Amino acid sequence: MAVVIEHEVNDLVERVIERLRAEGRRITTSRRVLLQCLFAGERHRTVEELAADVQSVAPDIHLSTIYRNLDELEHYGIIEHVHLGHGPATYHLAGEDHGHLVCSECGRTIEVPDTLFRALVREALAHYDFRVDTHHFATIGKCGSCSTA
Amino acid sequence: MAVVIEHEVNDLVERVIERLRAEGRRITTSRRVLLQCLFAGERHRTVEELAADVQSVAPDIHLSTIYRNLDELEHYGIIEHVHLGHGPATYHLAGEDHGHLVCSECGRTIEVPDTLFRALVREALAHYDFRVDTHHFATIGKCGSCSTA
DNA sequence: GTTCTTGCAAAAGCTTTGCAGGAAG
DNA sequence: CTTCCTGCAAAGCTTTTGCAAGAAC
Repeated sequence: MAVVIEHEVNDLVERVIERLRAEGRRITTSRRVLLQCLFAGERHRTVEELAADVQSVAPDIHLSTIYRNLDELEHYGIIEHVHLGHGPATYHLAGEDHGHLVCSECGRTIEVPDTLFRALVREALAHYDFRVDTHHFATIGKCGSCSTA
Repeated sequence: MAVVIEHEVNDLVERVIERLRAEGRRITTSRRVLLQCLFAGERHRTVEELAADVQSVAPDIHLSTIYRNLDELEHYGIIEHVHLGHGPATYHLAGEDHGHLVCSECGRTIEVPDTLFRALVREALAHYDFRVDTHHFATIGKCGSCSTA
């Protein structure tokens, strides 16, 4: 994950830039850098972590700008955020079909395929007319090492 | 739910009081009132809502005291809290075997029996050695009225 | 030039904490 | 009388917002 060929990242960034331009948004340094960080780094990061990445490239980009840019990207469906119970939200690229198991003891996050939630999704729709969002919700519990302890 | 015979509430409160006493905790007005509110009112309430209930009986009980007492009750497994994504946490009595579907649009919470999560719980354990906590986690999505709109 | 973005500072919302006085046991 | 609890005030942490200066188009 951490190692992605650089021009590949740039391609992905350019694609989003085009999209934003088409929507009438302006292309600024802070947006470009944020996108590069999103495509290049770890999959799930808090705003604080993203800010560290962004500011290692462009130290003057303010935290509030990052929040605003993240909101914008989320508005256009490019990224999503998840609340993992406590602590800050984590952001990740949209369209990845996985959910999150989060250990309430140690905070470890396990990525799992959407198929794990298939029965839940089906039954929630059938019985409660409720469309479960497997991207936005985290499933809390205890991981193996924490539940034996 | 809102209507519970008064002496029944008192019985439940006394049972918890005994437990706390046995643990060496002191029985104070604020703890007694909080317990009465927890057993008598709506099932899921934010701290703010609980504080309103508590303070309608004893206006001098401070918010920080309520937070501390809630922590204590949670520590002894008497109550639990859930994070419903945004906004404040909600507290409810422990041991109720239901989960929560929360609409990300309108905030409506649907209580559902644990059986809805049976397959998820089974598969998470089998494949990821992960014990899902169906009490503590809320399932985000869209309710019927919000997804047709 | 006009409009959108940004940096800064301040505040908002929820929750936690230090401390000294007061209550429970 | 000793230890635990409480009220108060303040701060902590994450996130949002108002505003004037600056950048994109």
